[in-house]
Amino acid sequence: TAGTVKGVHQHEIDKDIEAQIILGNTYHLFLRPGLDVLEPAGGLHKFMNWDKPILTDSGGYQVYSLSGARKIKEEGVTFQSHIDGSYHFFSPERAIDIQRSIGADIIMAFDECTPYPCDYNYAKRSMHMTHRWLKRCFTQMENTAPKYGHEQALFPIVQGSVYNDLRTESAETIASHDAIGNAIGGLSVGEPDDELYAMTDLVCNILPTEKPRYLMGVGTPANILECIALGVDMFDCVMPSRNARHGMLFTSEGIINIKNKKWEKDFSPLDPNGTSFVDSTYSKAYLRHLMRSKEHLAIQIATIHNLAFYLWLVKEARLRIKDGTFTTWKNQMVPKLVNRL
RNA sequence: GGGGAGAUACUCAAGCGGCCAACGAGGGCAGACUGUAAAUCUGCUGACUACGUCUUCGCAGGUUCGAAUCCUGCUCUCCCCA
Repeated sequence: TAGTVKGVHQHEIDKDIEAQIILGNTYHLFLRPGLDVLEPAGGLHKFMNWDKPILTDSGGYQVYSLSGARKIKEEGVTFQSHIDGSYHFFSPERAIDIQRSIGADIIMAFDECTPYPCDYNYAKRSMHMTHRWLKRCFTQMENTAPKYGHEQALFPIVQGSVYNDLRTESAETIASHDAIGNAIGGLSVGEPDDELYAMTDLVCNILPTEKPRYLMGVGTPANILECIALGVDMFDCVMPSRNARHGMLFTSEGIINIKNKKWEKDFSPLDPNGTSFVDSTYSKAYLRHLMRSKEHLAIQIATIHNLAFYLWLVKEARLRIKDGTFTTWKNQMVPKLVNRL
């Protein structure tokens, strides 16, 4: 994954954000007390070198997001490049090989992420194929070795669209592989929050609780807190960075569209409660000006702010879980998080 | 002094007798964005007592059933030659 915050001097960035950039746009955070990245425990005990873990995706999501330029078959997926029209073939085996080469600590299974809405029969067939692909992924993992002297963990991915029986079957299948950690895919593809939460709840009740459960592609700050409540341990999402580039700032008091006229003369700090240097260094009016002037600095500031906010949010969640005040805190945070300022 | 070109909404810029409240672009105002191809995409942008009405295309007259479009005069701008 290409990093988004480019051209920013590293000394300007606090350590968490720096780690974030090393990970590209992907942030993944272990939220449960026993699953803290810095103090690996539970299923992660084998990977003590994960102080700055790298997680790679398999390309399964691109099968979904680039659907106009691809052909899915049992053997794998053929993509056509939007740059030169050349064809590229991806299979479970190739996805594993590539992720091995990158040296990721967490490797994702090659799956098909179905769209929303998705016809039941299609979702069922797709899910079964993803399960078959998963076996091939594990086989390929067994037949190949890490290249850089550290173990690599393959996380399988639950599919099944928004159908209870399919999700149940898939979650049981995935759990049976006894992997280091498990992922929930096929959500945050346009379904209403209700369905996102219902499926997450259902799957979290099947996947083993002592292993990290990774909800792929989620989400808004509110989504994240709600899904933590349902038992999710890890997330990753483009939202903090992409939306930052488009002028949307997430804060503890609500959502700001910094391009809006109302901030034109607001010279107060970007986010008085923010934890990043950009929050106190720059004013709302200044960032709005940079945005409207199409100054590249604008999207750097906005991106750093949003990543810092997301990191603060999940750190806070982790503290609240530890001291037993998570639910109360979550219930008072969510209405604020969805509020438009 | 002589010759030529032009003045259109916030800006640039189409239109050259009815299909024009006026193409398009920029700007402005808002919205979208969830395992990242995309610093991207979408809507609105004369005024209103709004499925209708009213005032607009430098200014003033005129021709016509009807003009941003044709004619006359005026004002201003730009280019070329002396």
